Amino acid sequence: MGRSPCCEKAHTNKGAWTKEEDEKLISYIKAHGDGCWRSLPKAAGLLRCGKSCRLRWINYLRPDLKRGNFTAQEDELIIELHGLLGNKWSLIAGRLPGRTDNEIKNYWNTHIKRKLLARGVDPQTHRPIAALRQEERSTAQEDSSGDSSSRDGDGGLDLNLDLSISLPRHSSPEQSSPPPAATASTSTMQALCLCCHLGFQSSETCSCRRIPRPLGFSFIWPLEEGQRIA
DNA sequence: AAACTCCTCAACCGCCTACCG
DNA sequence: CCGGTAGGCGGTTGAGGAGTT
Repeated sequence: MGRSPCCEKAHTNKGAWTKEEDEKLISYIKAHGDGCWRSLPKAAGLLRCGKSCRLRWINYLRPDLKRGNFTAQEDELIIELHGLLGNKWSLIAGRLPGRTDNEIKNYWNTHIKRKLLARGVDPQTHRPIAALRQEERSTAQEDSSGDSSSRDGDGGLDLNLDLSISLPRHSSPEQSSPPPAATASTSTMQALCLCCHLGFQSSETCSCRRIPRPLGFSFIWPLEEGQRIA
């Protein structure tokens, strides 16, 4: 079956945008706002797919874009947010005014990944690579002894969210930032929603569902898809 | 100076989800 | 409740610029 294309591809331009196209898009959005992307190209006189217009506007033409190099503070904030949110680029971008999800995603893949590897930190898990190696070795030993029940299905790391979450800290950029893998027991003993702490609006990502924890510790964490309250 | 390799980032693709009738 | 549609997102690609041989 397949899905229907988002627009009539036979009559749309692709590839890099020309100055004229940019100007058409800007002047149309200035005059009418950025409402319905599907009908916008036709109304603006552009031979482009609506999605393409949206992307061009959001990632390149929006007047509030910052552009230019990322600061060290932005670097650290991205790393910290990525540790908490994973590859949720749009959410991360929401905390960096003037930056787009695409820009952050590109910057992560080209710069920050390398930076973290140089620090000896795994970019995906934000844990020290040495510790991961050690873990792999011991897991391999467990496997060879026939116990595979404690592993993740994909053979990857056993990511325990309880252990991989830490409170956001305001570390200085120079400080080598340890992975946000502190245990809950080292955290302040108070109910705290990390998303709210970071300034996310509840409509953005946080539903502030309370997960009861033993010993009177209750940690509020927005449930991810597939995550269950025990 | 030319050829080649590497790197960056704008743009595309396809999937997911919210919304609406 | 269901199906269709549009918007949004993350992963990936590829053009072109920069650097190297």
